Amino acid sequence: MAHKRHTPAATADEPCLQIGEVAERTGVTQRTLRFYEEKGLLKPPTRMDGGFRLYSEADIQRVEQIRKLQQHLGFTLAEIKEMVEAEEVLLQLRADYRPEAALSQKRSQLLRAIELTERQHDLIRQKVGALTEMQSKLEERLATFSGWLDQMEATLNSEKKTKVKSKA
Amino acid sequence: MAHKRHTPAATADEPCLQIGEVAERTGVTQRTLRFYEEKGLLKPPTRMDGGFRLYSEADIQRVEQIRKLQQHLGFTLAEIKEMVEAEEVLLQLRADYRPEAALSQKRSQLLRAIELTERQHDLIRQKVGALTEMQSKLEERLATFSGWLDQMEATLNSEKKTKVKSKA
DNA sequence: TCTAACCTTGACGTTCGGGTCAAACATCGC
DNA sequence: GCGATGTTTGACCCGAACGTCAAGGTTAGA
Repeated sequence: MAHKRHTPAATADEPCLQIGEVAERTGVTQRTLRFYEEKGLLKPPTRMDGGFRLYSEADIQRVEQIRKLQQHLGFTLAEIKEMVEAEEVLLQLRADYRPEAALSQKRSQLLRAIELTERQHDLIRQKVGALTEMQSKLEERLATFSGWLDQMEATLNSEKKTKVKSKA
Repeated sequence: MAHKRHTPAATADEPCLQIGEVAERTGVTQRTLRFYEEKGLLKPPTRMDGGFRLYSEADIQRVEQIRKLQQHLGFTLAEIKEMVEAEEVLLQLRADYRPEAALSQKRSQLLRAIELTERQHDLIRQKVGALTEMQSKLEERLATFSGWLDQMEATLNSEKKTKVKSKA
């Protein structure tokens, strides 16, 4: 560790994070970040003059969201891409909501976004259902187990007592 | 369809299903069934004299459980194997719960099973947590969307009215 | 200006979860 | 016991999601 470059540390949300720092903070590798970019999961970040990628805090959020969707929820990157794209549409709509031009076009965009969001919502509902079903099964099983365990302990105790009595 | 072999159709739970029927009923391919067996997710089934695999209804349940865990819940086959093994232990314990021999050994087995089950339970709890969080975010977003939509419709309506009035 | 530390693209390798043939053997109805 | 259909193992192949070098360009601190 001879010298370490000092990172300006974003005051607002200007892109000022190099890929290494993003990797460190999100827990994924640099390769993975480039891979996500290649696959369209992350928008191409801005670059320094020399070509180094510069990420923003929002990108970090993005990565964290992707990992959550992937690891805990078992979505494929392709599915996640769809979701992320829907998110983009949302942000875009939210950004230029003011200009009242082409209202009916905006309406159809919005309807599309709603449709996507509802599909995601349904998907998640299904998964939650399956999971809670499993959960209650496991709880039931645990109850059975602890019942057995109690019974065992009781048996062991009574055996001990018998022995003690026979000794006395 | 020249002739079809008649399948005895299990009255109880004797293994009497050939791989093709299991594949058809579960919706997975024969290859997948052999693959699961190879990976230890399905116990090696009994065989006919000629070497054909014979599955039981319990095996079908098993396969369905595996698919659920995999497709809807995003567990890897390795994780599922762990779960399935825990299930095996459970069934084994349940089967010969009577013989009171080696009680303390059984106790430790049981403790192990409890540990595994609790780990699974925790895993699922985490997933449910992540999912419900996402769910509420999506609901929030949908609410926002429908608000925008209402506003748009209103704007469109008022525009229409204005036009009508100017025509009259 | 020099150089350690960082980043770039490119290409190839790997693991997971199976799909797809191929060649030979088994079953069963006739 | 013949033939259509079902099954066996083995071998190779696939996309997804990265890992792992390799060879070179960039940055900034001393």
